[in-house]
Amino acid sequence: MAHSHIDACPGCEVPDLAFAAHDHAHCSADALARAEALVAEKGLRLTPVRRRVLEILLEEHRALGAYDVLTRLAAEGFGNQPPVAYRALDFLEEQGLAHRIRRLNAFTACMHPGEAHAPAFLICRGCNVVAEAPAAPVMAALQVAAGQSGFVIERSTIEALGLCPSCQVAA
Amino acid sequence: MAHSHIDACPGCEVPDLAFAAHDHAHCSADALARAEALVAEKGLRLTPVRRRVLEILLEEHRALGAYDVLTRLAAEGFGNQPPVAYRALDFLEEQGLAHRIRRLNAFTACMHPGEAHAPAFLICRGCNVVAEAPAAPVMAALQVAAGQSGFVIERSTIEALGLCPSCQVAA
DNA sequence: GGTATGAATGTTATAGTATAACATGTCAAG
DNA sequence: CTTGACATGTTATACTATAACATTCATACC
Repeated sequence: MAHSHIDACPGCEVPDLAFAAHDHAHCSADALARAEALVAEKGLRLTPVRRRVLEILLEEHRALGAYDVLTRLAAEGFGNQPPVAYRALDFLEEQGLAHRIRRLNAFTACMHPGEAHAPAFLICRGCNVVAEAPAAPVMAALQVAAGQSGFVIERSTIEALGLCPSCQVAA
Repeated sequence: MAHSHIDACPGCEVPDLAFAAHDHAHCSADALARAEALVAEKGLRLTPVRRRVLEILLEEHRALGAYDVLTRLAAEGFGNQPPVAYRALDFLEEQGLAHRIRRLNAFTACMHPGEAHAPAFLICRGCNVVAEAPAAPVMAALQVAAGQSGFVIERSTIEALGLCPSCQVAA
């Protein structure tokens, strides 16, 4: 089930593989390493809580609610009040290391931090896996639609709910 | 400020006009009439609560939280518990008469019900106005991205946060 | 070293959003 | 006029999120 790895993780980066079972241990390692670099580069700090939250999201490899994260943090000796989780999650999101999935009121680790990307998410309602899909063309179309009104986009949310290939078969 | 009207409402349907002040009394009348027709056609009922909720959304012409709607309902003698508002809002959303704006945890009336449309929303963070933008090309791009993984889209959320033309000037 | 400074974390408290479960009411078909 | 389906009302609770303040920690500077 494991796949070899050099500089990219097809299982994590390509949606159809993301939906399939795969060993993502190295995706985590990768993302974490890149996160460290990125944060250091900006003169910011990937503190223990922040780092641990990112690890948790990477380990789970799916969207987690803030309170799910909080429960895990508390069990490990960090604070057990909501702001502890929310602050770390907000930090990660601001740095592009995690994404908020609004449809699920949940958060997921970014699979390729650092690369400027306006992500689109494919959310399977069967297995709850969330895949990050290439969204450049989608963003472009959205920019056009907005531009026609003179509206300037600062942030955008693009999420699709449906069924991944596996769950289509199951259904 | 009022605009004439025959079979469409530019002020409501075209984002750049939607962001400008305009008389939308007839947009409401239109939408309400179309809503009645649509619901009747499906053998469903636009009951007093449902109708009133739709009217409220149309009158306000902006996104309202469920509890905002509930407050108004309660003041008019309807139930004053959350499910009263949520059920009506859910019904309207299912019938394509209203949309949920996830970024705002709020709801807005659909400006052109009945026309099959996968809406994209432009949310101005200056004036809080929400415009429904043409999203066919955006949806198409999203379908392509999803299709590459064999993912089947059932519902989608496309929202852009930014500044409308007026608020860009103000800033 | 000592200490001012700002950032991060911890904590208390509360606000805001949403749904489950059940009781009551209403209306149309038979 | 009763049955059945749907709609509404109500109680209770679960889930999500943030404001405000206290404390700790790291860093830069003297």
